[in-house]
Amino acid sequence: MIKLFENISEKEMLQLKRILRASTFQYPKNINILSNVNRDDFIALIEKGTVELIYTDYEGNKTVIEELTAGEVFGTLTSSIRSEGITCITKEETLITFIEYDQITNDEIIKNDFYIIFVKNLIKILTEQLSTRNIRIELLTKRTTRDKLLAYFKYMDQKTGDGSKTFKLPLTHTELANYLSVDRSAMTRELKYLKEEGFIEQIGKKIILHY
Amino acid sequence: MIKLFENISEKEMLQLKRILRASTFQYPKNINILSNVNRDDFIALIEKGTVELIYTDYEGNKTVIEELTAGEVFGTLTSSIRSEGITCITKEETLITFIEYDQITNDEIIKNDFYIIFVKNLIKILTEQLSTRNIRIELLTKRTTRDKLLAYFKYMDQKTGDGSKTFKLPLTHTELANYLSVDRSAMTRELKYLKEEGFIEQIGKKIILHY
DNA sequence: TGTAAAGTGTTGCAAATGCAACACTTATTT
DNA sequence: AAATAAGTGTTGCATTTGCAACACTTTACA
Repeated sequence: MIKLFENISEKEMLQLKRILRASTFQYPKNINILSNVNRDDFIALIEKGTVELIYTDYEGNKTVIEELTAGEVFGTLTSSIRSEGITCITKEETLITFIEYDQITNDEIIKNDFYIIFVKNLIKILTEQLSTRNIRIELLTKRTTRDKLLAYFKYMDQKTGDGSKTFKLPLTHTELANYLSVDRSAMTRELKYLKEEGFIEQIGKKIILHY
Repeated sequence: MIKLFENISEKEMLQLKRILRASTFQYPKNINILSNVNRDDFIALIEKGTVELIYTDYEGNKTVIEELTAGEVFGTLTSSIRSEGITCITKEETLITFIEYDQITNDEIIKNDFYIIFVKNLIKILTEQLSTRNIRIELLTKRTTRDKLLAYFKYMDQKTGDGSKTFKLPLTHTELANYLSVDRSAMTRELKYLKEEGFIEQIGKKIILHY
């Protein structure tokens, strides 16, 4: 199910795609899908497979910015795909549909009965992305690793929670350290302190908060 | 001129506002405008005046997250207005129009001739905000104050620049330190080192890059 | 215009952090 | 099943950073 076409039937989706002049491509594993990207702004829908946005700095160090899977959407206006050092790599065989931004308001589409649902979906996707960005900024502006971790845990608890103060870490430590932009080993050290001081308990991937 | 109604005449704007069930309020200076905010998601248009989004932490320290002026737009889905510790204060006499998100796709509005322009404007606003968030995240993930400053300067040069490697700082040092989430005095120190090592020159608010 | 408020530059010091290196465990791949 | 890659926990050490305090300048405003 593709977020952008939620509540739109298969048949209507195909029609909308045609009107939007969408084009679909299939990529093997480990392909840089935007190597020959043109100038126009676009949205990319991942129909099947996985794509990673990777940042490579001037020394060659690589960081995974985002992992995107089937149903998800990305594009020039929602991610900094055009920035220097950013590449977009398929992790497996992947099917992607591209829609040019200008087509989103073309003359034909606005007459379509499902346009209003399509627009609603698009706006929802954009505002959801804004929300995830705002949350990350809130975490990144914390000055210490401890504050970042505590704020992240609190957020995870609220998000997944039934008020149980218990949740499962959805990221590896390496990924979490990247997400919070701290050194992995320093983060592990801080986690140890938090456990020793009784702020949290950790059983495997499960975290229990005591604050 | 309100971004959300760009390319829409005064007359049509009033009509759209009526269909969208928009309501306008006038606030004196230093008022917390969202003290009695309801549950529904909304967009707020600043018609006149200035509003600041302020974060107050558990110790009472305040940080200005965003300053918004006439023509700009904010809302529950684009800013973390609902988060704990966030307040929204008028800096002067301010006129604000509220539109509920659900109204953006109401039955009447989608028949309006100017709806398509309105939607285009809304999508443009959302993607612009996403872009500013992405840039800030890119800066905040730099590990050192030096890297944050160099990346910020590079960005400012690209943005305002004619390739002259010269631009005017649009923020006070205090504001820039908050934006980059570093200690102000430590930032001043780092700026001094950057000047001493010849990476930058600074004449008043003007910055000249040598890298 | 005079006073209060906000911003700036500087510095010593303690604390937090990144870095590097290593051994070890867990996944993934062939 | 063996081999390779990715992730984890730990530690010493150098560096960076935040913090606090202060004097001084600039801006805002009553």
